[in-house]
Amino acid sequence: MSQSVRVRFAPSPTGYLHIGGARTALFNWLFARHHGGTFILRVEDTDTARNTQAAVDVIFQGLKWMGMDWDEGPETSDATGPSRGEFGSYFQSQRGENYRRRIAELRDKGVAYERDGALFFRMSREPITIPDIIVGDVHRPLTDREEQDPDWVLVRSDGTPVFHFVNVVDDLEMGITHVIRGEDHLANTAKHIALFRAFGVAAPHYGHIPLILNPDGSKMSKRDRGAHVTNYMADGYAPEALINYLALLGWSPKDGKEFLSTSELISRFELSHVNRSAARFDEKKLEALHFEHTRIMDPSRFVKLGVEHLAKAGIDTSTFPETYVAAALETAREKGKLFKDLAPFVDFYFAADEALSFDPDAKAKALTPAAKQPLEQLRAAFAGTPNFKAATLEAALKQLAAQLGVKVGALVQPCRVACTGKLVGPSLYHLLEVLGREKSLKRMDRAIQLIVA
RNA sequence: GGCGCGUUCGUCUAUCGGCUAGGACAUAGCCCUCUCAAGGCUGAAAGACGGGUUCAAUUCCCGUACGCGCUACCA
Repeated sequence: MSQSVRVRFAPSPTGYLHIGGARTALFNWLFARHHGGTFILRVEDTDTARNTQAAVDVIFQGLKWMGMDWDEGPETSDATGPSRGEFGSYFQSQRGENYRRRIAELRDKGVAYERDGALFFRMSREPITIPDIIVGDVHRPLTDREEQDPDWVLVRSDGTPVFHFVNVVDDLEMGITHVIRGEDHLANTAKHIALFRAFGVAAPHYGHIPLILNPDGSKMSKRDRGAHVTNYMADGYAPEALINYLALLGWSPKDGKEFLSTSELISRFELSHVNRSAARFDEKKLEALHFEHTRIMDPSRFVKLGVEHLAKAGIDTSTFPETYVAAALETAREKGKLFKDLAPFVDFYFAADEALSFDPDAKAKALTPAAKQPLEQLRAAFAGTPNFKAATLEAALKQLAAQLGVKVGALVQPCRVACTGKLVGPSLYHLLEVLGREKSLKRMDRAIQLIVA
């Protein structure tokens, strides 16, 4: 890029952060980071009837959660609060002066006139070609309706300016070089280009990205759970997995590599290689990427995220030693779970030995009278091992199984249920090692007593 | 209605005239295995339709169908 790249994400705070909006933000952010440019956040809060403070907060939280930091924009979600950058305010509701000045300019140039109490823009009668980095050159002749009256409203009769106008004015004044936005804006770009021309400046470069669809191919709307970024936060996806997945919806690196860290995405991202067709959202693939990211993420980060979600599920890990919590969560790491599903998988680690609850089905299947004696023998074997390491325990259990002439499962499952209350869970030997000798034996004793002979 | 954009395995995609159409997720089978996973191996699975252009079309052009967007004093 010869000139320094300046891009922006310009959401309207009318409800929530849409997954498509998040991807638009991501493509802008990746483009800026790739070119060492500036990523700007601008809040288009001109629709006072529909805008809410809560919506602004949700958008900011979502962007931050995904790690998309902005170089210029609001410091807080307060429209009258401080901002970073030379072109503030970054809330359109605070930029009335700029719009009035630009309106006067258009009037002076004779391209704006009043009609029915509103201010109209004298639109170009000629077809406009929209050069688009993604779609290619798009020729936009006038439609039949526009043939009748191509002019359009700049300022409503109630005095408020419309989106097309404020959007262009801000892009112009903020020095935006590339407008990367949803395909739904493609047709209207002719209006924007005409406005830039009226102001006597070159329009920015455009890149219209395709929309994201529901799995069934329908449009994603507010009532679709998958449309809300907050749901992915609550479900416990690793943010880098969502970033990775979103980047792959409509874009792919030349070498076909799919599992990519955020820094790899930044270095490989190319706007011109973005697809032109809409893509359906596939949560299974997102989950697969989540698993790949969690398995390689820093252990301390895995624990941090895990602990946060366990807390949400009502499991307080703060009374346990950090090393214990870390070791416990580590046994669940290879299981590929969303953080939201971690709680029922590892809750037994944090339950009191005497209060561990048993899944009825697990109890009926594994803690049978026939299992009582083997369990007692296993308990005795475990009590006598030189240490309580997984490998040692495995050897002891297998030796006993051989001695009794039973399959290892006949010992493993009763022991598993005794110590965890469930039939499924982390590797038994590793889970025992984490629990430690004292807790493990205590739980086995309790289970043995529970079995009615 | 008009204008615009799109259409490769179930899904996301690769292919920029030579294709036995590749990969990933999902899926089926097998192996491994203490459960659940993970992992390994193998398999099934695609070019909307019809015309051109060309020695050769998934790739280029036209048309049709289907989907989507815009067509607002919404953003």
